[in-house]
Amino acid sequence: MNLVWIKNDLRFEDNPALYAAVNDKNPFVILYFENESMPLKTRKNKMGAASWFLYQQLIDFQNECQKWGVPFVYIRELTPKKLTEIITQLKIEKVFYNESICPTYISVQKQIDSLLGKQKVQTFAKVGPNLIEWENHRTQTGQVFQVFTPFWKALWKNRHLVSVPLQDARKVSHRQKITSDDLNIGDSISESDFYDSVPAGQPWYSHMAETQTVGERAALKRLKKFIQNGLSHYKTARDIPSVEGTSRISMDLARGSLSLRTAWHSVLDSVELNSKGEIKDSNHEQFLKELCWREFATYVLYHFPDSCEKSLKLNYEKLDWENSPKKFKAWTRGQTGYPIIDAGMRQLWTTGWMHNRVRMIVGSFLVKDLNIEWQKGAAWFLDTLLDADLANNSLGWQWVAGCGVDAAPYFRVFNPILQGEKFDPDGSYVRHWVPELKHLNKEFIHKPWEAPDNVLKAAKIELGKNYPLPLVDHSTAREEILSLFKSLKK
DNA sequence: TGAAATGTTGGGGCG
DNA sequence: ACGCCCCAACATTTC
Repeated sequence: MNLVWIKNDLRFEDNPALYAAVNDKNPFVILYFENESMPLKTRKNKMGAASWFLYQQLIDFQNECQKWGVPFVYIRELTPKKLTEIITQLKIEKVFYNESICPTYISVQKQIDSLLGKQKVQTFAKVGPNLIEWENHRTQTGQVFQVFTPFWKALWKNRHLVSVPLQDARKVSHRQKITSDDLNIGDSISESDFYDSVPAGQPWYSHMAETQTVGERAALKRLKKFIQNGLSHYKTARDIPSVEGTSRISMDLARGSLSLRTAWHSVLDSVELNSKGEIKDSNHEQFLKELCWREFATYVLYHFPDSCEKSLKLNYEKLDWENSPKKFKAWTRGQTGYPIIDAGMRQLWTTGWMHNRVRMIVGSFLVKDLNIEWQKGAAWFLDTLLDADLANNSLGWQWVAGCGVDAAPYFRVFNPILQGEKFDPDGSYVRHWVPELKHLNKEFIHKPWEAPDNVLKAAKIELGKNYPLPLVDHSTAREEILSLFKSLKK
């Protein structure tokens, strides 16, 4: 018998390990396990919302396996002893898995490889979820890319190397001689393995449970819907948080219910080139670039595994951040007094997702206005985002803090009022997520403290009572952070 | 995938 | 008619 180790790749389409298993003569079981080394379980990277998503994925995947007639084994806490038992009991000959480059997974993979090696079990690490192979993806001088644009250009030039997604493994005919009933191993998937159940009242995930679809079928549906309806005006619509202008597949890609290659090829299929060989439709190009940003993020984390903890510009680590717990709490709760920030943070808490434009604004605000180190914001995002992804998250936060590869320069400070007025001009995003400000007109919706008393009164707003006064003054905070950075240059 | 400060220009009011 | 000033509007520099 063979075994397929599934981890962050709970899908049937474009799953190289599963595909290899169905094409092997032996029957196989699919194993999913957790233990203290797995990313979702490490205390360092608490991923609460993502764990909720994962639980739903597992239930869905288990059902699909049952329909398919392939045994799916879930192990709550995999120990070396337990693994040995499984290997012996099922007479496992070969193990297939998709290779992950996430630092935490790498360590688990090494453990598994060495354990299985001792058992004389052959392991087959299949190509991971990336678009291209990275060791040889280098600049002309042989360096690791540290700037996005040349990375993108080189990838685009080599796009013929991006393999076509493998078909749904269930469509490959194979003879399975066992079913789950024949096995007497594994645990039942329990909610409490993934998140704390809430005894009474509204649980934190209630909005997600009502509105968020999860699983491979849902992922493919989201992608298809975006390609049909959203792609043709992606380039401009993607920047307006009140508009459903983005694909929303980030969580499917991050959690592995959709492969990046599937998303890539679904766009590439309709791409046309002009006479110069450029992509005709800039919407197509923009979306492919965004997918490429994900590739870039994983590539950077692969080459700089420390970058999820430490600033790549090492002198940032010497900065003396204020790190005020009070300010941090106000930020997480969406109580900073800056409407666009509060709207974003509340959208994040409620839905497990935040519009990308707003992620940049709240990130800049945390680091540069509240004077809090990026790692604190990164940890909060990992814990609250359904699409929490170590590579993307680290890249994004280092970018906004100005200490990563291809980062925004330190002096680039987003103005939360101007950003609000530019990207949420009528204030409808703010009004949706900050209902206290529902009746405020668009002139003051991004700066309620400047509204005259009669306007505030008419809008039923009492600043400091039912909506906070600004936690900090932006222009003062800007001056302060710039002088802090200046001290660094000396 | 910025914003603020500073510099330049040109039209119009006005003595 | 002319020079002067003011100040948008735009451009450039700086953080």
